[in-house]
Amino acid sequence: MGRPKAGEPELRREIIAETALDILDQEGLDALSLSRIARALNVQTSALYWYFESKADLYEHLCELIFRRVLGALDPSLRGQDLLRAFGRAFRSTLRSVRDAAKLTSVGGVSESLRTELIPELLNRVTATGMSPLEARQALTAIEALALGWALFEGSANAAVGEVMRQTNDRHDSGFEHALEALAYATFGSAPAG
Amino acid sequence: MGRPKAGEPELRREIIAETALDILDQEGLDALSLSRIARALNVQTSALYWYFESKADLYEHLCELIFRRVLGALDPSLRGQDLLRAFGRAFRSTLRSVRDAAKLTSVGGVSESLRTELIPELLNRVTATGMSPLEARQALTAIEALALGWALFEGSANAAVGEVMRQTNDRHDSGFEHALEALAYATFGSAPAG
DNA sequence: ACCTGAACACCGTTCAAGT
DNA sequence: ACCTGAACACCGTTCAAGT
Repeated sequence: MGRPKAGEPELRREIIAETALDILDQEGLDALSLSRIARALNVQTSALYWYFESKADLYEHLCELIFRRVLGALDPSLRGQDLLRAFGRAFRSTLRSVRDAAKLTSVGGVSESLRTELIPELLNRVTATGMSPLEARQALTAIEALALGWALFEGSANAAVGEVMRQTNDRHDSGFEHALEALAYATFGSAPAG
Repeated sequence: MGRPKAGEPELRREIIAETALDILDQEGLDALSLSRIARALNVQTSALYWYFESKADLYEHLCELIFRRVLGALDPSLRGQDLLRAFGRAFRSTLRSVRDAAKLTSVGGVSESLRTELIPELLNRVTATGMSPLEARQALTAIEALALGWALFEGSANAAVGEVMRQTNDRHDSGFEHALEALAYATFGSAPAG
Protein backbone atom coordinates (compact mmCIF):
# COMPACT_ATOMS: atom_id res chain seq x y z
CA MET A 1 0.00 0.00 0.00
CA GLY A 2 2.99 2.31 0.15
CA ARG A 3 2.88 4.65 3.11
CA PRO A 4 0.68 3.95 6.17
CA LYS A 5 0.16 7.68 6.84
CA ALA A 6 0.07 9.02 10.39
CA GLY A 7 -3.24 10.72 11.18
CA GLU A 8 -6.42 10.12 9.19
CA PRO A 9 -7.25 6.82 7.47
CA GLU A 10 -7.05 8.65 4.11
CA LEU A 11 -9.61 6.79 2.08
CA ARG A 12 -7.90 4.03 0.11
CA ARG A 13 -9.75 5.35 -2.90
CA GLU A 14 -7.83 8.59 -2.69
CA ILE A 15 -4.48 6.86 -2.30
CA ILE A 16 -5.18 5.01 -5.50
CA ALA A 17 -6.17 8.20 -7.30
CA GLU A 18 -3.10 10.13 -6.13
CA THR A 19 -0.86 7.25 -7.14
CA ALA A 20 -2.51 7.24 -10.54
CA LEU A 21 -1.87 10.95 -10.99
CA ASP A 22 1.76 10.46 -10.02
CA ILE A 23 2.19 7.76 -12.63
CA LEU A 24 0.41 9.91 -15.19
CA ASP A 25 2.74 12.80 -14.50
CA GLN A 26 5.88 10.70 -14.67
CA GLU A 27 5.07 8.18 -17.39
CA GLY A 28 2.25 9.65 -19.45
CA LEU A 29 -1.27 8.53 -20.32
CA ASP A 30 -0.22 5.47 -22.32
CA ALA A 31 1.48 4.03 -19.25
CA LEU A 32 -1.49 4.66 -16.96
CA SER A 33 -2.92 1.16 -16.69
CA LEU A 34 -4.65 -0.52 -13.78
CA SER A 35 -1.81 -3.04 -13.68
CA ARG A 36 0.74 -0.25 -13.43
CA ILE A 37 -1.16 1.39 -10.57
CA ALA A 38 -1.60 -1.91 -8.78
CA ARG A 39 2.10 -2.66 -9.08
CA ALA A 40 2.96 0.75 -7.59
CA LEU A 41 0.67 -0.02 -4.66
CA ASN A 42 1.85 -3.62 -4.22
CA VAL A 43 -1.56 -5.15 -4.73
CA GLN A 44 -3.18 -7.30 -7.39
CA THR A 45 -4.92 -5.51 -10.25
CA SER A 46 -8.22 -7.05 -9.23
CA ALA A 47 -7.98 -5.37 -5.83
CA LEU A 48 -8.63 -2.00 -7.48
CA TYR A 49 -12.08 -3.19 -8.48
CA TRP A 50 -13.20 -2.98 -4.91
CA TYR A 51 -12.76 0.81 -5.07
CA PHE A 52 -13.58 1.60 -8.69
CA GLU A 53 -16.12 -0.01 -10.97
CA SER A 54 -13.87 0.16 -13.99
CA LYS A 55 -10.96 1.95 -15.57
CA ALA A 56 -13.42 4.52 -16.95
CA ASP A 57 -14.71 5.09 -13.41
CA LEU A 58 -11.17 5.73 -12.18
CA TYR A 59 -10.47 8.14 -15.04
CA GLU A 60 -13.66 10.01 -14.27
CA HIS A 61 -12.58 10.41 -10.68
CA LEU A 62 -9.14 11.62 -11.76
CA CYS A 63 -10.74 14.29 -13.93
CA GLU A 64 -12.81 15.40 -10.99
CA LEU A 65 -9.71 15.59 -8.82
CA ILE A 66 -7.98 17.77 -11.38
CA PHE A 67 -11.02 20.02 -11.59
CA ARG A 68 -11.08 20.38 -7.82
CA ARG A 69 -7.47 21.50 -7.92
CA VAL A 70 -8.49 24.21 -10.36
CA LEU A 71 -11.32 25.38 -8.11
CA GLY A 72 -9.02 25.26 -5.09
CA ALA A 73 -6.61 27.62 -6.82
CA LEU A 74 -9.27 30.29 -7.24
CA ASP A 75 -9.65 33.28 -4.93
CA PRO A 76 -13.02 32.60 -3.21
CA SER A 77 -14.00 36.26 -3.37
CA LEU A 78 -13.91 36.38 -7.18
CA ARG A 79 -17.20 36.89 -9.06
CA GLY A 80 -18.45 37.47 -12.59
CA GLN A 81 -16.00 38.06 -15.40
CA ASP A 82 -13.02 38.29 -13.08
CA LEU A 83 -13.81 34.78 -11.92
CA LEU A 84 -14.11 33.60 -15.51
CA ARG A 85 -10.68 34.94 -16.30
CA ALA A 86 -9.10 33.47 -13.18
CA PHE A 87 -10.76 30.15 -13.90
CA GLY A 88 -9.36 30.06 -17.42
CA ARG A 89 -5.84 30.71 -16.19
CA ALA A 90 -6.09 28.19 -13.35
CA PHE A 91 -7.54 25.51 -15.61
CA ARG A 92 -4.75 25.87 -18.15
CA SER A 93 -1.97 26.00 -15.58
CA THR A 94 -3.33 23.00 -13.68
CA LEU A 95 -3.52 21.02 -16.91
CA ARG A 96 0.07 22.01 -17.58
CA SER A 97 1.25 21.01 -14.13
CA VAL A 98 0.65 17.29 -14.70
CA ARG A 99 1.86 15.57 -17.83
CA ASP A 100 -0.97 14.46 -20.13
CA ALA A 101 -3.58 15.88 -17.76
CA ALA A 102 -5.21 17.56 -20.76
CA LYS A 103 -5.34 14.28 -22.66
CA LEU A 104 -6.85 12.59 -19.64
CA THR A 105 -9.48 15.32 -19.36
CA SER A 106 -10.32 14.91 -23.05
CA VAL A 107 -10.74 11.19 -22.86
CA GLY A 108 -12.16 10.79 -19.35
CA GLY A 109 -15.84 11.08 -18.58
CA VAL A 110 -17.63 13.74 -16.53
CA SER A 111 -18.53 12.66 -13.02
CA GLU A 112 -21.93 13.13 -11.46
CA SER A 113 -20.76 15.53 -8.76
CA LEU A 114 -18.82 17.60 -11.27
CA ARG A 115 -21.90 18.07 -13.42
CA THR A 116 -24.45 18.55 -10.68
CA GLU A 117 -22.46 20.31 -7.96
CA LEU A 118 -19.08 21.78 -8.88
CA ILE A 119 -20.07 23.37 -12.20
CA PRO A 120 -23.43 24.78 -11.06
CA GLU A 121 -21.76 26.19 -7.96
CA LEU A 122 -19.13 27.86 -10.12
CA LEU A 123 -21.82 29.24 -12.41
CA ASN A 124 -23.61 30.73 -9.41
CA ARG A 125 -20.51 32.69 -8.57
CA VAL A 126 -20.27 33.91 -12.14
CA THR A 127 -23.88 35.11 -12.30
CA ALA A 128 -23.59 36.86 -8.93
CA THR A 129 -22.61 40.11 -10.69
CA GLY A 130 -25.80 40.17 -12.75
CA MET A 131 -24.71 38.11 -15.75
CA SER A 132 -27.53 35.98 -17.15
CA PRO A 133 -27.34 32.20 -16.59
CA LEU A 134 -27.23 31.48 -20.32
CA GLU A 135 -24.51 34.04 -20.88
CA ALA A 136 -22.51 32.65 -17.96
CA ARG A 137 -22.85 29.08 -19.17
CA GLN A 138 -21.77 29.96 -22.70
CA ALA A 139 -18.83 32.06 -21.56
CA LEU A 140 -17.68 29.34 -19.16
CA THR A 141 -17.95 26.66 -21.83
CA ALA A 142 -15.95 28.80 -24.24
CA ILE A 143 -13.22 29.49 -21.69
CA GLU A 144 -13.10 25.86 -20.59
CA ALA A 145 -12.80 24.80 -24.23
CA LEU A 146 -10.08 27.35 -24.91
CA ALA A 147 -8.00 26.36 -21.88
CA LEU A 148 -8.35 22.63 -22.52
CA GLY A 149 -7.61 22.93 -26.22
CA TRP A 150 -4.68 25.23 -25.56
CA ALA A 151 -3.19 22.89 -22.97
CA LEU A 152 -3.63 20.04 -25.42
CA PHE A 153 -1.57 21.84 -28.07
CA GLU A 154 1.10 22.87 -25.60
CA GLY A 155 1.34 19.30 -24.39
CA SER A 156 1.93 17.81 -27.82
CA ALA A 157 4.28 20.63 -28.81
CA ASN A 158 6.36 19.92 -25.73
CA ALA A 159 6.29 16.20 -26.35
CA ALA A 160 7.68 16.84 -29.81
CA VAL A 161 10.35 19.22 -28.56
CA GLY A 162 11.42 17.48 -25.41
CA GLU A 163 9.48 17.46 -22.15
CA VAL A 164 11.77 19.62 -20.13
CA MET A 165 10.73 23.25 -20.27
CA ARG A 166 7.10 22.54 -19.52
CA GLN A 167 6.92 25.18 -16.79
CA THR A 168 8.47 28.07 -18.68
CA ASN A 169 6.32 31.09 -19.43
CA ASP A 170 7.05 31.42 -23.10
CA ARG A 171 5.53 33.11 -26.11
CA HIS A 172 2.36 31.00 -25.81
CA ASP A 173 1.30 32.94 -22.75
CA SER A 174 0.49 36.23 -24.41
CA GLY A 175 -1.63 34.50 -27.03
CA PHE A 176 -3.62 32.69 -24.38
CA GLU A 177 -4.08 35.85 -22.35
CA HIS A 178 -5.39 37.76 -25.32
CA ALA A 179 -7.84 35.02 -26.21
CA LEU A 180 -8.96 34.68 -22.60
CA GLU A 181 -9.54 38.40 -22.36
CA ALA A 182 -11.57 38.37 -25.55
CA LEU A 183 -13.79 35.55 -24.28
CA ALA A 184 -14.23 36.81 -20.73
CA TYR A 185 -15.43 40.20 -21.89
CA ALA A 186 -17.28 39.13 -25.02
CA THR A 187 -21.03 39.62 -25.01
CA PHE A 188 -22.72 36.24 -25.04
CA GLY A 189 -26.46 35.79 -25.23
CA SER A 190 -27.19 38.58 -27.71
CA ALA A 191 -26.48 38.79 -31.44
CA PRO A 192 -22.80 38.62 -32.49
CA ALA A 193 -21.10 41.95 -32.97
CA GLY A 194 -20.50 41.33 -36.70
CA MET B 1 -9.56 -6.20 -48.33
CA GLY B 2 -13.22 -5.32 -48.80
CA ARG B 3 -13.88 -3.63 -52.13
CA PRO B 4 -11.44 -3.85 -55.08
CA LYS B 5 -12.43 -0.39 -56.37
CA ALA B 6 -12.73 0.28 -60.08
CA GLY B 7 -10.34 2.99 -61.23
CA GLU B 8 -7.23 3.98 -59.29
CA PRO B 9 -5.26 1.56 -57.12
CA GLU B 10 -6.26 3.67 -54.11
CA LEU B 11 -3.27 3.23 -51.89
CA ARG B 12 -3.82 0.40 -49.42
CA ARG B 13 -2.74 2.83 -46.75
CA GLU B 14 -5.76 4.98 -47.45
CA ILE B 15 -8.14 2.04 -47.42
CA ILE B 16 -6.90 1.17 -43.97
CA ALA B 17 -7.31 4.76 -42.79
CA GLU B 18 -10.84 5.11 -44.15
CA THR B 19 -11.82 1.79 -42.60
CA ALA B 20 -10.42 3.01 -39.30
CA LEU B 21 -12.48 6.20 -39.47
CA ASP B 22 -15.59 4.16 -40.22
CA ILE B 23 -15.02 2.00 -37.17
CA LEU B 24 -14.32 5.09 -35.08
CA ASP B 25 -17.56 6.67 -36.18
CA GLN B 26 -19.64 3.58 -35.55
CA GLU B 27 -18.01 2.07 -32.46
CA GLY B 28 -16.05 4.86 -30.79
CA LEU B 29 -12.41 5.37 -29.85
CA ASP B 30 -12.26 2.54 -27.31
CA ALA B 31 -13.14 0.05 -30.04
CA LEU B 32 -10.58 1.39 -32.50
CA SER B 33 -7.88 -1.26 -32.21
CA LEU B 34 -5.52 -2.61 -34.85
CA SER B 35 -7.15 -6.01 -34.41
CA ARG B 36 -10.58 -4.53 -35.04
CA ILE B 37 -9.38 -2.79 -38.21
CA ALA B 38 -7.62 -5.93 -39.43
CA ARG B 39 -10.74 -7.98 -38.88
CA ALA B 40 -12.81 -5.50 -40.88
CA LEU B 41 -10.29 -5.80 -43.73
CA ASN B 42 -9.96 -9.58 -43.50
CA VAL B 43 -6.23 -9.54 -42.86
CA GLN B 44 -4.00 -10.40 -39.92
CA THR B 45 -3.20 -7.62 -37.48
CA SER B 46 0.48 -7.90 -38.33
CA ALA B 47 -0.28 -7.04 -41.97
CA LEU B 48 -1.06 -3.47 -40.93
CA TYR B 49 2.54 -3.01 -39.85
CA TRP B 50 3.61 -3.01 -43.44
CA TYR B 51 1.72 0.28 -43.93
CA PHE B 52 2.05 1.93 -40.54
CA GLU B 53 4.93 1.85 -38.11
CA SER B 54 2.69 1.64 -35.07
CA LYS B 55 -0.75 2.40 -33.75
CA ALA B 56 0.46 5.92 -32.91
CA ASP B 57 1.54 6.33 -36.53
CA LEU B 58 -1.91 5.32 -37.75
CA TYR B 59 -3.61 7.70 -35.30
CA GLU B 60 -1.37 10.52 -36.50
CA HIS B 61 -2.39 9.83 -40.06
CA LEU B 62 -6.07 9.77 -39.09
CA CYS B 63 -5.72 13.18 -37.46
CA GLU B 64 -4.15 14.51 -40.63
CA LEU B 65 -7.01 13.09 -42.69
CA ILE B 66 -9.53 14.82 -40.47
CA PHE B 67 -7.64 18.08 -40.76
CA ARG B 68 -7.59 17.77 -44.54
CA ARG B 69 -11.36 17.39 -44.52
CA VAL B 70 -11.56 20.67 -42.61
CA LEU B 71 -9.34 22.44 -45.14
CA GLY B 72 -11.28 20.91 -48.00
CA ALA B 73 -14.50 22.39 -46.63
CA LEU B 74 -13.11 25.93 -46.77
CA ASP B 75 -13.85 28.37 -49.56
CA PRO B 76 -10.43 28.80 -51.25
CA SER B 77 -10.97 32.52 -51.76
CA LEU B 78 -11.24 33.25 -48.03
CA ARG B 79 -8.48 35.29 -46.39
CA GLY B 80 -7.66 36.93 -43.05
CA GLN B 81 -10.26 36.99 -40.30
CA ASP B 82 -13.01 35.62 -42.52
CA LEU B 83 -10.87 32.58 -43.09
CA LEU B 84 -10.26 32.22 -39.36
CA ARG B 85 -13.96 32.24 -38.70
CA ALA B 86 -14.73 29.75 -41.46
CA PHE B 87 -11.93 27.53 -40.23
CA GLY B 88 -13.32 27.51 -36.70
CA ARG B 89 -16.76 26.51 -37.91
CA ALA B 90 -15.43 23.84 -40.27
CA PHE B 91 -13.14 22.37 -37.63
CA ARG B 92 -15.93 22.03 -35.11
CA SER B 93 -18.45 20.62 -37.57
CA THR B 94 -15.94 18.12 -38.96
CA LEU B 95 -15.12 16.95 -35.46
CA ARG B 96 -18.83 16.55 -34.82
CA SER B 97 -19.40 14.60 -38.02
CA VAL B 98 -17.41 11.58 -36.84
CA ARG B 99 -17.96 10.08 -33.42
CA ASP B 100 -15.01 10.58 -31.07
CA ALA B 101 -13.07 12.49 -33.73
CA ALA B 102 -12.34 15.16 -31.13
CA LYS B 103 -11.01 12.58 -28.69
CA LEU B 104 -8.85 11.11 -31.42
CA THR B 105 -7.49 14.56 -32.25
CA SER B 106 -6.69 15.15 -28.59
CA VAL B 107 -4.83 11.93 -28.15
CA GLY B 108 -3.25 11.52 -31.58
CA GLY B 109 0.05 13.10 -32.53
CA VAL B 110 0.74 15.84 -35.05
CA SER B 111 2.11 14.61 -38.35
CA GLU B 112 5.10 16.10 -40.09
CA SER B 113 3.19 17.36 -43.12
CA LEU B 114 0.49 18.89 -40.94
CA ARG B 115 3.07 20.88 -39.01
CA THR B 116 5.34 21.86 -41.88
CA GLU B 117 2.88 22.21 -44.80
CA LEU B 118 -0.82 22.37 -44.02
CA ILE B 119 -0.65 24.76 -41.05
CA PRO B 120 1.94 27.15 -42.53
CA GLU B 121 -0.05 27.25 -45.77
CA LEU B 122 -3.20 28.10 -43.84
CA LEU B 123 -1.34 30.79 -41.92
CA ASN B 124 -0.18 32.32 -45.18
CA ARG B 125 -3.76 32.74 -46.26
CA VAL B 126 -4.59 34.36 -42.94
CA THR B 127 -1.75 36.88 -43.09
CA ALA B 128 -2.59 37.78 -46.71
CA THR B 129 -4.82 40.62 -45.51
CA GLY B 130 -2.00 42.30 -43.62
CA MET B 131 -2.28 40.51 -40.28
CA SER B 132 1.07 39.93 -38.61
CA PRO B 133 2.42 36.36 -38.52
CA LEU B 134 2.47 36.29 -34.71
CA GLU B 135 -1.05 37.63 -34.51
CA ALA B 136 -2.25 35.10 -37.06
CA ARG B 137 -0.58 32.21 -35.29
CA GLN B 138 -2.04 33.18 -31.92
CA ALA B 139 -5.53 33.72 -33.31
CA LEU B 140 -5.44 30.42 -35.16
CA THR B 141 -4.24 28.56 -32.07
CA ALA B 142 -7.00 30.12 -30.00
CA ILE B 143 -9.69 29.23 -32.53
CA GLU B 144 -8.34 25.72 -32.99
CA ALA B 145 -8.33 25.27 -29.22
CA LEU B 146 -11.86 26.63 -28.88
CA ALA B 147 -13.26 24.39 -31.63
CA LEU B 148 -11.52 21.28 -30.37
CA GLY B 149 -12.44 21.88 -26.75
CA TRP B 150 -16.02 22.71 -27.69
CA ALA B 151 -16.37 19.56 -29.80
CA LEU B 152 -14.93 17.58 -26.90
CA PHE B 153 -17.62 18.84 -24.52
CA GLU B 154 -20.40 18.32 -27.04
CA GLY B 155 -19.18 14.78 -27.60
CA SER B 156 -19.25 13.79 -23.94
CA ALA B 157 -22.54 15.60 -23.38
CA ASN B 158 -24.09 13.63 -26.21
CA ALA B 159 -22.59 10.40 -24.97
CA ALA B 160 -24.18 11.05 -21.59
CA VAL B 161 -27.53 11.98 -23.08
CA GLY B 162 -27.78 9.47 -25.86
CA GLU B 163 -25.88 9.63 -29.14
CA VAL B 164 -28.76 10.34 -31.42
CA MET B 165 -29.22 14.05 -31.93
CA ARG B 166 -25.59 14.68 -32.74
CA GLN B 167 -26.40 16.64 -35.87
CA THR B 168 -29.00 18.97 -34.42
CA ASN B 169 -28.21 22.66 -34.27
CA ASP B 170 -29.14 23.34 -30.70
CA ARG B 171 -28.49 25.96 -28.10
CA HIS B 172 -24.74 25.21 -28.17
CA ASP B 173 -24.42 26.83 -31.55
CA SER B 174 -25.04 30.41 -30.54
CA GLY B 175 -22.49 30.13 -27.74
CA PHE B 176 -19.86 28.81 -30.09
CA GLU B 177 -20.61 31.50 -32.67
CA HIS B 178 -20.25 34.26 -30.12
CA ALA B 179 -16.96 32.89 -28.86
CA LEU B 180 -15.68 32.39 -32.38
CA GLU B 181 -16.60 35.95 -33.29
CA ALA B 182 -14.83 37.28 -30.22
CA LEU B 183 -11.65 35.38 -31.05
CA ALA B 184 -11.61 36.09 -34.78
CA TYR B 185 -11.88 39.83 -34.25
CA ALA B 186 -9.85 40.12 -31.07
CA THR B 187 -6.59 41.99 -31.29
CA PHE B 188 -3.73 39.62 -30.73
CA GLY B 189 -0.13 40.70 -30.60
CA SER B 190 -0.64 43.94 -28.65
CA ALA B 191 -1.52 44.49 -25.00
CA PRO B 192 -4.88 43.07 -23.84
CA ALA B 193 -7.78 45.50 -23.87
CA GLY B 194 -8.39 45.20 -20.10
C1' DA C 1 6.27 -6.39 -52.28
C1' DC C 2 2.91 -7.94 -49.30
C1' DC C 3 1.02 -11.05 -46.07
C1' DT C 4 0.58 -15.18 -42.66
C1' DG C 5 1.41 -17.55 -38.31
C1' DA C 6 3.21 -17.95 -34.15
C1' DA C 7 5.02 -15.93 -30.22
C1' DC C 8 5.53 -12.38 -26.43
C1' DA C 9 4.36 -9.23 -22.79
C1' DC C 10 0.74 -6.69 -21.46
C1' DC C 11 -4.10 -5.23 -20.74
C1' DG C 12 -9.20 -4.86 -18.49
C1' DT C 13 -12.61 -7.58 -16.26
C1' DT C 14 -14.89 -11.36 -13.63
C1' DC C 15 -15.34 -14.35 -9.98
C1' DA C 16 -14.63 -17.86 -6.65
C1' DA C 17 -11.95 -18.22 -2.76
C1' DG C 18 -9.49 -16.74 1.18
C1' DT C 19 -8.97 -13.88 5.76
C1' DA D 1 -14.65 -5.57 4.44
C1' DC D 2 -10.84 -6.18 1.65
C1' DC D 3 -7.78 -8.80 -1.09
C1' DT D 4 -5.65 -12.94 -3.71
C1' DG D 5 -5.33 -16.16 -7.57
C1' DA D 6 -6.68 -17.94 -11.52
C1' DA D 7 -9.00 -17.50 -15.67
C1' DC D 8 -10.72 -15.12 -19.98
C1' DA D 9 -10.75 -12.45 -24.15
C1' DC D 10 -8.35 -8.98 -26.04
C1' DC D 11 -4.43 -5.89 -27.16
C1' DG D 12 0.20 -3.95 -29.62
C1' DT D 13 4.45 -5.46 -31.47
C1' DT D 14 8.11 -8.44 -33.49
C1' DC D 15 9.82 -11.59 -36.61
C1' DA D 16 10.66 -15.62 -39.26
C1' DA D 17 8.46 -17.66 -42.93
C1' DG D 18 5.78 -17.94 -46.94
C1' DT D 19 4.35 -16.34 -51.91
